Amino acid sequence: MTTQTFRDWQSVQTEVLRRIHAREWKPGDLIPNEADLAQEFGCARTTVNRALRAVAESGLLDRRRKAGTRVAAQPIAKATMNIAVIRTEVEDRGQTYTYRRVSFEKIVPDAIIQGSFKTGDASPLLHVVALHLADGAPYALEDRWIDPNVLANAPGEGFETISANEWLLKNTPYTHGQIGFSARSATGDQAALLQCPEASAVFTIDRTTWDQDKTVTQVRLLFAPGHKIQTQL
Amino acid sequence: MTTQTFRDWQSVQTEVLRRIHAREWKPGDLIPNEADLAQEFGCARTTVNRALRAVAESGLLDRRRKAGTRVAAQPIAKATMNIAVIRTEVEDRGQTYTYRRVSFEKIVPDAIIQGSFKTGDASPLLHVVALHLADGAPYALEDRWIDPNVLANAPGEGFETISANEWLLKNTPYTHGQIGFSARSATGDQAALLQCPEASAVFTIDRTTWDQDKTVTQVRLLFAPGHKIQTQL
DNA sequence: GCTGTTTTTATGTGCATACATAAAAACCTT
DNA sequence: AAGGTTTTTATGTATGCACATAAAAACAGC
Repeated sequence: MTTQTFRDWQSVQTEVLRRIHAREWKPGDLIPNEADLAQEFGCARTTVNRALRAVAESGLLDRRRKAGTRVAAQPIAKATMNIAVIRTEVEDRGQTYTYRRVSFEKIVPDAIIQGSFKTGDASPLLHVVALHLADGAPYALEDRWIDPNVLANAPGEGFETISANEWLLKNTPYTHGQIGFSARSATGDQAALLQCPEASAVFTIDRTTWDQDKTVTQVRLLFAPGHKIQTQL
Repeated sequence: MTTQTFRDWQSVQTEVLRRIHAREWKPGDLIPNEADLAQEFGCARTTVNRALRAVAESGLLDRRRKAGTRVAAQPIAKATMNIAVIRTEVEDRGQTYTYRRVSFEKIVPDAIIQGSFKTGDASPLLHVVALHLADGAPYALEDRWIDPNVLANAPGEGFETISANEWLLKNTPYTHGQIGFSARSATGDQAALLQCPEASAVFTIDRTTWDQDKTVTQVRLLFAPGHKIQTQL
């Protein structure tokens, strides 16, 4: 066996992936330690470390101090979805983006929304409904609740020409968020706005973002029937 | 201003994130270079590099050689979904997993499936339909096409007791794949198996995996109505 | 045998240094 | 001024070394 040399971490990574895919290292197997691999590959341990760390991030390796590195028994595929501003998303498809605000009001939300904002019982929130269009056709329906405080520095903003989706992403700091994907049947109102038959299956994204412990905004995006989001593994 | 010291890359990362969130560094801003930050933070440039690289991976920073590092103008949220074996997914919810094979045959697929396998025009593929149940209730319907060659080493396998989902993930090497999420209306057959009303909105995952240039398998997973996948941002 | 303690060991990380590389900026040349 | 070439510079990465840390394994005491 010709002990080949792999000088940079990318080629070490490639070789490690090759061995995993070729089942030279099978799921559950303990692989040689960093020092040994470094010697075999003719590079520094740091380089091996960098490569193994990258592979571990993708979910194909499990690493634990002292216990060593082993090929994941349950290879968890990590699909990374890029969630961009909707305008950008549409434009990247080569389509013309337009935006239409449907409604904007300050009202006291129902108990469910209220609960997730942990706000005082009957304090009102901003509620925006808007439509995102691609080449004139409905692309996504945005239904959003916003903590009024986040608009304190932009008192005039009514999201008539710029979407809350875009404005918030650019102007509002947040520390963490949660996102969920599901399928829903369009209600009559929703179907009318999306110009699709009632009860159509619509792809749905629910997102909530917080700044520290304060809920900033909560949004439901209903995409026109047929919408699909894709990514590589 | 007390020039604080940040000795490890995690605290440098935290500080960088703080500055971005606090809008001390605004979207589009060019931030100081690594060497300057290293001096400010009282650590080595490698440490700053590690921290900035991590933040850049999350999409909040754009880095280019010579051009420097800037806060992303269009902060792209990267949502990483963990796609595990369905059995594990169910068990992790604390539910009892059961599996039922619905059908298994070797037939020549329609043109669409055929095309994605790039196989000879009329060569037959394996077609498996199976149901995954959680606590006895339908959880997901799996509709899968498999290249017969991948079963060459397991001639007896008919996916009667172990799902193709699990068997393939454990036994079949693959180099890359594609995954897509969408919403679909359940057909009559599908609804019957999932025990839901016809035309219910069902969350759908389509996945294709390749080994080098050969298509290994293609699967469509229809989840019972109400299914939602979630992740943190 | 069963505890709790110590040792060992593989990964995790920090640092100084060196060089690689991409791309902006400066400098020519015509 | 336009176009091509060189320089500069910020990031990217490899290396040897040191030490930190978590956890398995060995050991001790009872």
